Amino acid sequence: MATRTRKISTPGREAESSANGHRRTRSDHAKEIAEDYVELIDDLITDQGEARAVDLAKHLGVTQVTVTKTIERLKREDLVTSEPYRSIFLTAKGKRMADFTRQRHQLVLQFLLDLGVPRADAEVDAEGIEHHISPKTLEAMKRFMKRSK
Amino acid sequence: MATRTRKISTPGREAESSANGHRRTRSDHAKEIAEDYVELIDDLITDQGEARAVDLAKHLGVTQVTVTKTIERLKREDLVTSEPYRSIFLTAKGKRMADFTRQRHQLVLQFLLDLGVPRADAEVDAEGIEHHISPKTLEAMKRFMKRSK
DNA sequence: CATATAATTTAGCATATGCTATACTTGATC
DNA sequence: GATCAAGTATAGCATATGCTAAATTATATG
Repeated sequence: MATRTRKISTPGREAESSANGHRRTRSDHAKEIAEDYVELIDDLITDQGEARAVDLAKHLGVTQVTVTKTIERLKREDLVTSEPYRSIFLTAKGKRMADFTRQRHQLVLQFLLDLGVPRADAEVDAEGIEHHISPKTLEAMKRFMKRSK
Repeated sequence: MATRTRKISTPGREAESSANGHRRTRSDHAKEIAEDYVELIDDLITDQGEARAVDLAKHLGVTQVTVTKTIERLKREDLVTSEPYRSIFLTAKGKRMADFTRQRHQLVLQFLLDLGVPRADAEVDAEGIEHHISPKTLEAMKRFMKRSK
């Protein structure tokens, strides 16, 4: 059994700082889901007049039960309102989040398209990465789009 | 109570296809975590000679208990091996995933830097978005970097 | 207006990540 | 070799997302 020579090697140092990049707030994932939901709800209200759980489920590729449960959480977070068996509405806070998210989404999507990514791929990737784009990166994307127009 | 005029409005149609973009495989999140872990494990082995749970915990900003549990899952998925109270190793499959992930990570980071994003922000954003970059977008990023060098 | 269908809710379950508190093992030091 | 600090594991809990099956409500249609 080889002697385990442990490098003492400065325990904290860069470790602490890099913990910021990785899985930042722990609840990041929940926030991404929230952004997806409010954006979709807003789109559905605009496109179809109302947002129903069944439509959310279809668009998100999950069951209605999952939608109902997540909507419960979003209610607790004051992002949406809804009465039993009725459609779903955004609170002012939810509407604000939806507007911001959509704007960022459109920008990221257009950026990818300008970059030369095929639309189908760009649409999928935009969904994935939009939640992780910082204001600085958003700015850089805007600059790129300006100079490439 | 206003009459609820339901728009019939083609139930499935674009809904089915857009379900692909949103939260693609349901277990995407677990895959992202796996990628973060194997990449970190590989880095630790290179930099410090071995990967210990305590170091993973420090770098990821979670407790050792969380690390232990996730490592159990990665074992089940044949990405890592480890004996009780010993350090963590990558399987061939884990090593392959780590190599691919790191390469993609470096590319995304360099792309953001070339785009003009300040390093601090670029590093955080790269962590967030790397898991969501499709091969097509990766190609587009490469083309951009070539022409802007 | 009765009823069938569609939508929603509830119950109960599973998995993944996260935590604190506590117990245990290992490696280093005296 | 006994001891102690560091590292690891286990127990038990919480939250979030996901599911199926079954019960309930609402809307539309005859």
